[in-house]
Amino acid sequence: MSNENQPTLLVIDGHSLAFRAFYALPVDSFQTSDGQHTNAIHGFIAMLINLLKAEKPTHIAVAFDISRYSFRTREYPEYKGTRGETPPEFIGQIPLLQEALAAMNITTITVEDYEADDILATLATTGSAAGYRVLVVSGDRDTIQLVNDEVTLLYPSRQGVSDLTRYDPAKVQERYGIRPEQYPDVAALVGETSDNLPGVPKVGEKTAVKWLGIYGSLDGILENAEAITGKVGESLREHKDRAVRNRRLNRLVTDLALPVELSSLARSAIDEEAVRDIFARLQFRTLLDRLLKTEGIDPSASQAGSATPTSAPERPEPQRLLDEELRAWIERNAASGCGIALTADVVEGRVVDVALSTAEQSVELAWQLHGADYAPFEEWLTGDSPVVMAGAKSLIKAFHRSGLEVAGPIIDVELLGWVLRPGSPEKDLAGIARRYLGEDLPVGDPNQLIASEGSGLAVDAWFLSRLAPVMREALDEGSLRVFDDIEVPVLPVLAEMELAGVAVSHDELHTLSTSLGDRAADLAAQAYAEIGREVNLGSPKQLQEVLFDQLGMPKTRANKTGYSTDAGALADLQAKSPHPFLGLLLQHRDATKLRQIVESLDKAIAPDGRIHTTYGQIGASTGRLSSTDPNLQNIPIRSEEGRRIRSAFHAGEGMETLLTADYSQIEMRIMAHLSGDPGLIQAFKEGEDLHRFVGARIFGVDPSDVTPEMRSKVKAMSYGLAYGLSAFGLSKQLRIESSEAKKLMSDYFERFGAVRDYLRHVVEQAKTDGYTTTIFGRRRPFPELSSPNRVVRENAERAALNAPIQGSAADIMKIAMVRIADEMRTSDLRSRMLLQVHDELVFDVAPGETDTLGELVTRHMSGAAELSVPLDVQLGVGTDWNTAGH
DNA sequence: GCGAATACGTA
DNA sequence: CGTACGTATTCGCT
Repeated sequence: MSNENQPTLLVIDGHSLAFRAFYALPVDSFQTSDGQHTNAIHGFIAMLINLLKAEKPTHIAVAFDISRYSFRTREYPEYKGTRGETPPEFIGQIPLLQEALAAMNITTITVEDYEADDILATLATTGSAAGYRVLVVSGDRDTIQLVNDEVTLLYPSRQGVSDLTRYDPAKVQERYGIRPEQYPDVAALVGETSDNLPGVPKVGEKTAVKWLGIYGSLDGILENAEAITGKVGESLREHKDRAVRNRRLNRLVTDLALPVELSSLARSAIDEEAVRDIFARLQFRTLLDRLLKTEGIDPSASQAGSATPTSAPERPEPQRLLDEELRAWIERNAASGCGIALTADVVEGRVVDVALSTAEQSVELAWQLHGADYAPFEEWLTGDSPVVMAGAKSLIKAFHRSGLEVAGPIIDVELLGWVLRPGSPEKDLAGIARRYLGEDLPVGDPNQLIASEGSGLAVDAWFLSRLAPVMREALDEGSLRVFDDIEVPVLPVLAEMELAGVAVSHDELHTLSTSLGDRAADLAAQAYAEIGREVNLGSPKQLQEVLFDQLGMPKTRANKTGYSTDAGALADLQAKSPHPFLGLLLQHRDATKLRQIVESLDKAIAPDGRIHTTYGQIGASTGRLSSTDPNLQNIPIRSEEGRRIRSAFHAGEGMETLLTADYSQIEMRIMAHLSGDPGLIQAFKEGEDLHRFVGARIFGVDPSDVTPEMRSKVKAMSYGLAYGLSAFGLSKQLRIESSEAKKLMSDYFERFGAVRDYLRHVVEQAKTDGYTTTIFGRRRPFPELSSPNRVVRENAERAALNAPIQGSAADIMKIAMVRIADEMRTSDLRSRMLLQVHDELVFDVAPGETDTLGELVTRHMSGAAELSVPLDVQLGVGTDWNTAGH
């Protein structure tokens, strides 16, 4: 009998349980956004958490097979020979599971030449001998032989892995009618199809158990084989060698030399940071919460205050300094390390409280604008000393509203974190501190009104000042250049653009919204009439009922919830099975989508009559900006109605006009430069229509004989190339035969072979390095390139192929923006840079500045990089964005 | 109230 | 089986 104090050893067959989980959970429901399947991992971890809660083991180990070969396959090559190929969706889940287990500080054990079951057997034997209560979790029936008074087997049921049946000796007796140690004898006689071990023909479980009841053991049965009558007895005598062989193979090894001591299997606290990391990669939210709860960690706290390692330096007590003391402190520290770190509370757009810190000392300021006591702070802030911040852009804007321009070099640790690891989910100070200092940011109790000891502005500032040097040190040469010469300088430019905003006419939007709303209602009514009932046209689910059940249309591309009803699928349907409803639905979608955009823009107009977007400098892993609240980088342009939305964006009060400037075909030009393809470079140098030029080469005709159809095919392919487009994708997009698409691509590469070589090279290099690099040295890591999961890996390959191209274009645009902003300032222009849409800039032009600004902008945009092809810039002028954008 | 899934706008 | 984003909607879940 076990007692309260008896330690419990939990040993799990990792491979067998993961495999059970794989078949118990639907593959399609458990995938990360980049296509990694996770159902086996999910099922396994869920089961593990249940066991941790229910059994409270003091010691744990998970055993894995190293390969499907072991001493048993050497002895009997057909052993497990009937097992089919491992499903591709399962491959790759085991290493990730092992990573997750490592993060949970759970020991995994493998032994060369042996199976996981042997490890289980050894642990069960030595464990029970050492006084442990042992729980064996396995989906392999051979482990039944391990059961005794101290060892219980938990065996997964048919339903799933979290439903485990407990086999103690009594349960084994009840289920099989034998003692556990007799099980291998039964199995040897009956055989095991899944292991490719045929048994004695005609002997089933019933017979085997009956014989054991009579003769006690397999040996006993074989000794008395002559005494067994009938056909079964004959069969036994003929095939007794099979039973002997099976018995030899199914005997588990109980005295393996294991690489670990039992005592080292003692349960220890999970590595919270590592667990959050791997669970984030696996996109396990609920499991993370469940695990943290079982571990006694509050999942809602993004960090655990108590986990701060003792090696962390002691937090300085913040000082309250004023006037000359403050001046002295600032002067003493301004040049130390990376500079003084600054944190501030912003309330309603204004800065209210401020803290400063170095790695040694913190200062709190009850700052009031232009208060004499704080003049030294304001002088420092607006001077040219470096300022360390986190999320600097919003602080710069807040200070600006108080009339203070933060001028010095800005070292933003969030920006640093992004340059170091673009795409990393940890973007805020807490995540960064965990990664780069290995410390948890102390967190205040949200229910407490007064900030608790050790949390707040001063502590954050102290973390910042320690992070900045560590993170800068971590930058390679290229990334350092990108940070210092591109990202830091562009930051204040973005702040200015956000503050400036763009003027938008509420009246125009309102009119547009009304007419789009009317049209949507009209189209909806017509659509309802076509199908004789009212459905929610915005519900893909209800549309599926209408299209495929009611109207009996052919099935489209499958998705998770049924069949696709997106624009492409509906267009296919219209071709195959024309119906007025389809056209009406598409038009309705169009109208409601546009109206929704118009509505959200209208709501975003500030009291100053302008829309102030927020640019995400650390949003995109390629180096591009993003735009939110609202997104001004996806304002429609392709349709006539869409252009009417652009018309509502107009020159501001006191301004003369809007000016747009965009790079033409910048990504293609970068591809020409990076690949060094002579044909493509010549195309750009000659300066004529690119797609016409390329089309002439591919189709072997004169440029003047390139038809519009040829041109559009070439255009689609040229653009697609930089995204890793396949012949299949090209044929789908152009709705041409895949043989034609193939021909098109091979003709292209025939003429522009260096492009293909370059694209291949980029991926190869990325596989070697683990990251891609832009012209200016910006890096993007690609760990997925070595994934065994084909879908994951190929997705990464396309992204890697695109990253240097998209990223270099982003670098070039940012450099141009910095230089333009600089010269606009030094030339005292009153015009303003307002918007950036990846390859386009939009300006408010002050009266009389059109020509000057146009020249300045063109010069800096085309001069932002020295490529082997010219950077062509197109200007447009007009009172609204539609007319200004050619 | 939250998230996943779907759909769609831009470069 | 084409990269990079952000947003709105519906629907099923807690």
